[in-house]
Amino acid sequence: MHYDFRKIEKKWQNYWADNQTFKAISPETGLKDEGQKPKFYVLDMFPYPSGAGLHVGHPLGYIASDIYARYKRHKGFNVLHPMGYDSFGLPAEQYAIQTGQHPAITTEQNIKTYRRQLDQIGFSFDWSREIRTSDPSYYKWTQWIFIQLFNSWYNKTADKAEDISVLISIFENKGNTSVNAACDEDTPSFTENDWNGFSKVRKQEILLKYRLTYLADTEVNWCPALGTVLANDEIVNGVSERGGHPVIRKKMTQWSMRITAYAQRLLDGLEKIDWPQPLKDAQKNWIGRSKGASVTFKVQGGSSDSKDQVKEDRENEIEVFTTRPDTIFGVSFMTLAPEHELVPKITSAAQKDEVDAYIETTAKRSERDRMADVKTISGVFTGAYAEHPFTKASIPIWIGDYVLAGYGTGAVMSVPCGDQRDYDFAKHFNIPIPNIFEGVDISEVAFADKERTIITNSEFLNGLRYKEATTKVIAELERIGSGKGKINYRLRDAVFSRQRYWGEPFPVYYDAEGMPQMIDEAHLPIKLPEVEKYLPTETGEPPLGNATHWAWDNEAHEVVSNDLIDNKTVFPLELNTMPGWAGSSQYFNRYMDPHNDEAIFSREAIDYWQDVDLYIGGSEHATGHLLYSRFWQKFMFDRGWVPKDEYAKKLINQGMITGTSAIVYRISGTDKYVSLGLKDDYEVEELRIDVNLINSADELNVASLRKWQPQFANAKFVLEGGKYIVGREVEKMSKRWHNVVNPDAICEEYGADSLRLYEMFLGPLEQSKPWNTAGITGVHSFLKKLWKLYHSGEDQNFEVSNAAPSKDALKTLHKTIKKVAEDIENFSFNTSVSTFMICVNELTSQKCTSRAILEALAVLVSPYAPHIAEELWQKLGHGDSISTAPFPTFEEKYVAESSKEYPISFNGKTRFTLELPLDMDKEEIEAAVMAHDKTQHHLQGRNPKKVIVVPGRIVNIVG
RNA sequence: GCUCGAGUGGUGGAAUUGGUAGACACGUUGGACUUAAAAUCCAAUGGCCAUUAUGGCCGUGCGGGUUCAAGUCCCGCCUCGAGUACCA
Repeated sequence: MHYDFRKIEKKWQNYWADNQTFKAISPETGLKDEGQKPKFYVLDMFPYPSGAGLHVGHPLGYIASDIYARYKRHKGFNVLHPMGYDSFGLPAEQYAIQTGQHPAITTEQNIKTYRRQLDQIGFSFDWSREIRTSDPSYYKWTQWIFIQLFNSWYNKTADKAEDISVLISIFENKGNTSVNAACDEDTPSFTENDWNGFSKVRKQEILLKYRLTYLADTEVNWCPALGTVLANDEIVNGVSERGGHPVIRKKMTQWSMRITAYAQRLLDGLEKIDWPQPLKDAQKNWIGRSKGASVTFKVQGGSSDSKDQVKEDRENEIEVFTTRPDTIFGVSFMTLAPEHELVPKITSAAQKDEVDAYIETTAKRSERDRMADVKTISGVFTGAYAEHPFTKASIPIWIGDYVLAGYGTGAVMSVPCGDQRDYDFAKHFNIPIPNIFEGVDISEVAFADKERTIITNSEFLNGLRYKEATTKVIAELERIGSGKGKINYRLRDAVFSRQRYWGEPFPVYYDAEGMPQMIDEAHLPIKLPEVEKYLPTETGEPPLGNATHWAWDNEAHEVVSNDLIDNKTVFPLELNTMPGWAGSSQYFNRYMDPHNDEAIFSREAIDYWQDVDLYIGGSEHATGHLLYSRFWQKFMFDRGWVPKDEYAKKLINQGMITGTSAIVYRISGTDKYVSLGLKDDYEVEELRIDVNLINSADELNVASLRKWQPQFANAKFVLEGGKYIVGREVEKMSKRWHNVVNPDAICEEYGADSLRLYEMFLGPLEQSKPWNTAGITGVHSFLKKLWKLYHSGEDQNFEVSNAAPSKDALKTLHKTIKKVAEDIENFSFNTSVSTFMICVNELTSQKCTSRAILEALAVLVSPYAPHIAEELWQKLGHGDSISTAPFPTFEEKYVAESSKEYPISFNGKTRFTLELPLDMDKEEIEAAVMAHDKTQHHLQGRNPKKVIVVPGRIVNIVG
């Protein structure tokens, strides 16, 4: 029987499904003997099921994780390897807007396609644990987490999140003066008496400033074309990541997540996880910690000297953040962001019109415009002056759009001699540029080099360097009450509301006072309502505003018709939905106990599985999902629901598989196409054609091309050497370039095992690399050779012998065991495919038919090519799946030889060879080398300290 | 601009981490088997020179350096890719 991969693969895929071969065993189902096995959790980033289905680039990471999961099963681990779908998302919603088709239906169809495609590749997923973020039984728990966040605050002293009731009792007993919490900037101080006298609404307003998710008027990135708010990571170059629509800034009442409370811990946590350095760098950058000082400048005029009027003083102070407090004597002006709240208050009557006009023009400018001309300097003088905290000099206050409202305090102390932007601004508006750096010429550019700084013209800082000056000035600022050392983060709180339909509804209604109220956990999930249209309403409300059945009856505890709203017992529900990252921020924990309806997961399950041992996915999620999920995990940890504050010990970013587009060259203005080698003789235009029409030698199948698209039906082709050769270009795999290769076609023609091997063989997992279907014949013929090793004769009958394996065969096998085990542990899956090929070639030429060798080989190959391995395993007489067969143990003795010749080279000229026994130790080898020929080699007169011998290689002598 | 990462045959990529550069595969060329094609198998395949076999020289983006020995380490460049961007 020949290698019939279609039959074999179907057979084993059915077998695995029928026998639930890959079902992980965990506490809720009874651990029994599996409890003795160590656990291992291998996770893939679950996909968004798009309508286009999978192309060959998508499964790359899944294949790698599958190999690892299968390997760990062979190694005796109880492996958790689940899969699910991140099934809320924009494409299904946009499709719904266009067609009226409910997103749930589209999503269901797409999932079916995905599942079929995944199944045909032969993954060892535990499908009994499948989750979908759009499933109410799943998003029930997303809503639950939201409620927990709402009911929590961040205690900076304890450096963790705590229940809001703890905070309330502090307020009741001591007010908030002693509370050190992550909260809104504008939180007022109050005593316990104040608190106890506050109205119920007032109390709620204040608590909202402390909650980890809170409602606030935030300046958001509004995308008019999509009718929704976008997070920073959903904007690329000032336009929306999806669709490329313009984005403007707008104030809206939105739910936000107080991720900034966790900024430092998110940074610190990176130290203890094994994630790729570039990804860690991206997160570090995103969090953007900078150390400096906060300095307060009094606004001159109109302020009172009286200490009783604290409030008024505060209103007339400008707080700035600077990383260079040492340059404070170089301040010659201040700049506020146009949006800064103090601007209207301090602007002089004379400057008012000019300032208003400037604010208006900058507000109109989109983020994109603003970024596009960074070079243009603009700004307006406010007419107001601030007072220097040390010199008491008057400093003019300007506004300028190079100062961002969203970073620091939205105000800067401008030191033109030390900062290029301040310098440019000062030059442009003829503001003085005092020099405070010793021996530095600042006539052309600012001097921003911290390391070589020596401060001068700065009173008590004269002669100091950056570090000492900074320490001293901060101490001085603290003494006079004008500032303090401060660490600032670039990270902003994450806006959590989306004006979309196809997302998780908030478990929130608004009471008679308009205050948000959480729906009791017992009544979750709050299911997404049906709507007529998936667009925003005519009044500009989110799509849920179209729902007629979207009110909360707080007595019946159910969602009821909007007509019943009376603001006594029936209230309106929140119209926004949650963003895409909500569903993906705890999904990895839900897999541990996915059907639990009483809790997000059981204590037993989380205690047993703990965390993810290996997480594989794309690096594009660096500052999105991978940051938010770490934030939620830390929150879950603080509140005691999970035992680890980092959820993934190791993470690998698989590279992208790019497409290799095929290009034909049309002579301009004609219907004539010339082959690649002739194109330079004509004026041609390039057309991309379907890559599936090209053979392995870049030769075009002209007949198929004519059928492919009508425009080619009657085209003429100018050949070279009787062939039409196409040009090739490596680019992203996309329908647009006609370079998409579908895994279905590959599985049909070469089989899933070939696809799996080839995807690994292409190159290192983490690298991006081009797909070229032609090369797959290499791994495919390897599989055929592997098959033949177990079969012989004309009819290819299965045949192995029970004779003892030869020495050579054992050596080949154990070399392979060693290399493959190392490769898998190091995630170098590409090189082990080569190792298999060498192994099979050697065993073939050795005419090896030994059962012992061939059994071990089947297990070795099994993680990579599981279908053929299962088939061979069965033919070898085993009644069960190969998946739990123990991984063969490497034994040095089969590989080692009794003695080996070592060629020795000293200066590239003198060479000689020594034959030494393998078991010699260093000293003996050294002695042997010395004894061999003291006169010829360069050791003469030296005293070598050590001799390194590598089998088959040169002796290294370190003198 | 800043931060990472990478440059090795016609192509994808190996190289036990300082030890015979180019494993393995694709492609190409030649051969065997075929009426033929496909499939399969065998041989050659970094460049240059030489040849009667044995051989010789050059070669890992460029220029230096360390070392008995450098694709690998150090210094200075060049090119490409990714991320990020008025972050005070």
